Amino acid sequence: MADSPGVEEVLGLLRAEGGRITTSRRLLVRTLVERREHVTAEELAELVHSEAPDVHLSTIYRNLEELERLGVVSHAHLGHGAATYHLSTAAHGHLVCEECGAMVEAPDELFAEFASLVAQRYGFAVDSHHFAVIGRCADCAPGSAGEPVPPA
Amino acid sequence: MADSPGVEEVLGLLRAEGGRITTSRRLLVRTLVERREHVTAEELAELVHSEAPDVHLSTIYRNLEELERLGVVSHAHLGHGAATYHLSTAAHGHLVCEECGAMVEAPDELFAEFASLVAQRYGFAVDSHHFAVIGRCADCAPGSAGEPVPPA
DNA sequence: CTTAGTGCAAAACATTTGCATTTAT
DNA sequence: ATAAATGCAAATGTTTTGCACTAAG
Repeated sequence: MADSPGVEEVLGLLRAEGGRITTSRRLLVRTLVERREHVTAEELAELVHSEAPDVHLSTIYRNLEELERLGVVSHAHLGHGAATYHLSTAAHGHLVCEECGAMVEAPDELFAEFASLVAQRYGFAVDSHHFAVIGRCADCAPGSAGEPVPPA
Repeated sequence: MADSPGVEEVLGLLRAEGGRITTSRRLLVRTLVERREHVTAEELAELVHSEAPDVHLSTIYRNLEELERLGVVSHAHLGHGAATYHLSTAAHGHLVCEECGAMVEAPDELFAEFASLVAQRYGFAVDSHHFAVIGRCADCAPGSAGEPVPPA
């Protein structure tokens, strides 16, 4: 089973485009492959820094951009704050709690019905990956008087 | 015809809370009521500036925050870039084209089924207002080789 | 050698905050 | 008079960019 996406494959893609394999790149790709989770550019930088402290944040951003262009990486906006990056393996959407920040990945299947409704009514093709669906998770559930209602 | 939501009502709410009615506030509220559209803080500032050039952006932000606290105004994130503000009249979601930026308002009703599915499967209460649903509008429709799919 | 990639510093962008001053009440 | 609201400048956080330098090919 090893790593599903394959570090060398990705580097191969880069190479195939006339790209060069630098330490930062190899390290970034490896980190991305090892970590399956969603990480911000900054977190990624920290991880990379444990092995190569000099890799600059801008380098991380530039490489992430490149990897996205190649379709290897995707980013998602999980609400306010920084975007998160992850390998574009199985397509999935995100449910993010705007109270506690908890994030749940949800299979595309969940969005299918909704997407087809929107498509047929608005001719609009929903992209369930790029931006998260925001709301409240089970724990922060509404019902306990969500908004601070001004006392009468 | 005047204003539907009522400029003075809003100011009344402010007053009722011990707030003060300043020129900037009255002007901001009026602008918000006149413009029914979604506007960024910056756009709002520009509009306000045509009558009072000295109102500072930070004042706009502070007042928008206040008005949101009162439930009069809502903001929504329509993708990358600045948030947009609008009167919280009829609740609605947003469909935003990530290609051309076109935005369509969609009644809550559209999200109802999806929301209840998510609720029952994940115990997650979808907030269809705060963040837009991103995708491609009819004009920018996919089919014309949207993503660069890596050749098999 | 050639030029893609890097590090760095600085800009860009949206938003927030501290503080001294103005102003509605 | 008193505290709320303002203007301004400066900080914040995220991402981008210009440029001279390093290094992969």
